[in-house]
Amino acid sequence: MIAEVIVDIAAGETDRIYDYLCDDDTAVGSRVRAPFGGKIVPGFVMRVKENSELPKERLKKVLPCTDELPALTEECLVLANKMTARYRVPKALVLRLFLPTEMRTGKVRELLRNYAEAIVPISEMKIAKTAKNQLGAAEYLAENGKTDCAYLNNVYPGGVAGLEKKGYVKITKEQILRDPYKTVTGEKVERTLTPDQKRAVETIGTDERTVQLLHGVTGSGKTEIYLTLIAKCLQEGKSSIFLVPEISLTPQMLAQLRARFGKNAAILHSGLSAGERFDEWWRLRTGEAKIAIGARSAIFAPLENLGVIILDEEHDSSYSSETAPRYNTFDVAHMRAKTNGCKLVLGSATPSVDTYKRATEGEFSLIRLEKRINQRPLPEIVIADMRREVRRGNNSAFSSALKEELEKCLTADKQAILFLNRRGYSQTVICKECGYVAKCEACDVSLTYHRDEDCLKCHYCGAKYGMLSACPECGSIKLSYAGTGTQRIVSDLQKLYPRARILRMDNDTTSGKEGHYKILKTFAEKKADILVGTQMIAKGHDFPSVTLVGILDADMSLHFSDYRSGERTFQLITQVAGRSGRAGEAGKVVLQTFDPENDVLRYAIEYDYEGFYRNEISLRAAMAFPPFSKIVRVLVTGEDDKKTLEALREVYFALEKLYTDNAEKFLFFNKMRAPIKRIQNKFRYQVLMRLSDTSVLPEIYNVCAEARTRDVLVAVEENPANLS
DNA sequence: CGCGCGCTCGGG
DNA sequence: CCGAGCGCGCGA
Repeated sequence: MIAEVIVDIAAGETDRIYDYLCDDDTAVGSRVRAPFGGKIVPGFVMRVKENSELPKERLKKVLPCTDELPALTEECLVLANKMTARYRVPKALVLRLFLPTEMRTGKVRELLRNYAEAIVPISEMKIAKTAKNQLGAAEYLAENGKTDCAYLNNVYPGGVAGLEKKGYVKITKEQILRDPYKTVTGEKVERTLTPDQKRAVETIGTDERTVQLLHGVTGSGKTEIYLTLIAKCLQEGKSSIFLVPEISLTPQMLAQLRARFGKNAAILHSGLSAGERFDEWWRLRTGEAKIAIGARSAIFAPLENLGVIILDEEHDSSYSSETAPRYNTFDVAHMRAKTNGCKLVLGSATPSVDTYKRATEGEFSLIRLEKRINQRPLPEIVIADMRREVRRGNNSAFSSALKEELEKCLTADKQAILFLNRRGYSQTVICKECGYVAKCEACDVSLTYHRDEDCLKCHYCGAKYGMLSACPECGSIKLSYAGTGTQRIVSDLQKLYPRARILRMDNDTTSGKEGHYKILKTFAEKKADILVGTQMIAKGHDFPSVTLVGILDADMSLHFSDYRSGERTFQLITQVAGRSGRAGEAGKVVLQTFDPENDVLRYAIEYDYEGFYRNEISLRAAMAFPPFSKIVRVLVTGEDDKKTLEALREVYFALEKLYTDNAEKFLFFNKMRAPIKRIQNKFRYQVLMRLSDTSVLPEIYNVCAEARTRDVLVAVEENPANLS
């Protein structure tokens, strides 16, 4: 037989099918070791066939691999093929996503343990009376059957070895599955569904459409709906995938899943040790576990017969991959759901504008959960006008309203979270007197200050504006370029409240995978009074005694130079507010801003998603931003400036031809230096486009796949999360 | 004249 | 990706 093999080399040049001779029983999807270019490289069997176009003499033979099962299921292969067609990335790179890295590198294998079992009845064993350990071990085995050697050797050192030498016992190696989160357990709560939840579950079951959007405020019981859907699938013998943005930050979600589904749930994420990850993956592959839970990469779980895919917090930006095979989790999940004929359930309190548009237009089914469970009140959000604070001479980062609330909170022995949305690289110019923000005249997107050229630039059209010395609106010279960092906030805060215990959480303080979790745990255990951090503290995690949340600089997010800044801000405020007053007590949120009349903030404090959406969608339509267009950036990067520029030119000419031939499909087309000219020693150039019609997108991917060379990377980004 | 490095090509 | 093959540039 002939196997069509993809060699596991991450390069465009080797990204094609190579024919090899193979055994008759070679399975599609299995890994092989292929003699390739004088070496043995790992490879994947994509297809098995009778004949090759090449003469048999020219074919080499693949060597088998020791995997017990083909590493890739048929469903995975189908998905991988679709992904390579969609994103034009080498197949090997896509296939790698489906395996735990440990499996490729071969460093971690199953954890084996020795077991001893008597193969001769104890009455027939001839053991010297003095060999106490052998006698003891033999008796123990006779009584208890198969036993872990480690245990026996502890109690009867050397006993088993002696028995084995005489042939009385057999020692076998058995695989032990490591069990991550075995300490994470929770109460198994079988809640009866509310009428709303029942209706949602029913709709998802009966509605024909593949994609179902669950839109419900925090605390409206989305999780219970997910769990019911998963349980239903399990009953029908089907598997499920449950995707969450940052699993390491949601241990309580894991606890619930573990309590409810026990061994049927497998957890896949980067926080696991290599061995744990391998074992969890293996449990899914063998079918022992039928529920895969994890961050975006869990969409590649080795499952068959999928019943449902759940994408929780659908709007979260962590669902877009920003490295190597840049994929969008929603797109991949959608492909997988369509090919498997299963449902894709999206859940969010603040759906992305794109998703919501598709839902209201009927492409997706839209299920609203209006009521909160337990009738818990949503925290009150008050706006603190920072312009007034400045006029009154308060130049600190804390408004008087926030200070007042903080004092109340501390004296009542409650906890507070202060939230700071600092984005290191992007600096917008804001007038501290009137709240004016410098914006691009053509794009209505905030301008970014570039220190090196001392100018303001628009990242969407490349327009350059001179630096401002005074506010064009009110003439004030109190212009601010940067937000205050978390460090400054903490030291100022400590001066204000010398006795308060303050915790800081941002990228500088949290090292390692456990970092976040540890800080959150310390805070949850009430070992600190105030937690100061960036948006990572906004993600799920219950802090029952937090009654106050301060959003220090809502403007940083609001005026971030991104067409989605309004959307992001609304999501952020809603999410952050959800941290306050969870356990029956009314919480409070203080929102500090230089722009208190801003529409986004007004809707956010009312928790009015619909209002926000209507406002936002009309703005997007007016400016022809997504979802009314698609922003595509082709990023060309390389260490050698000359070669990178050469590649850019090639890409640019090809794309320019596409542009002139299809001008009506383009709203914008230009090449420019990337806003950050060099990152990690790589020069960066880009071609920025805005498409009104995405039919040219496959051609753009083609051009870029062609232009990639050994030392220049050409990446296509669709609606990139940032344009740095 | 020789080898060294950089580019091109092919690998089944 | 990696090694083989080959061309041109410099050194005693």
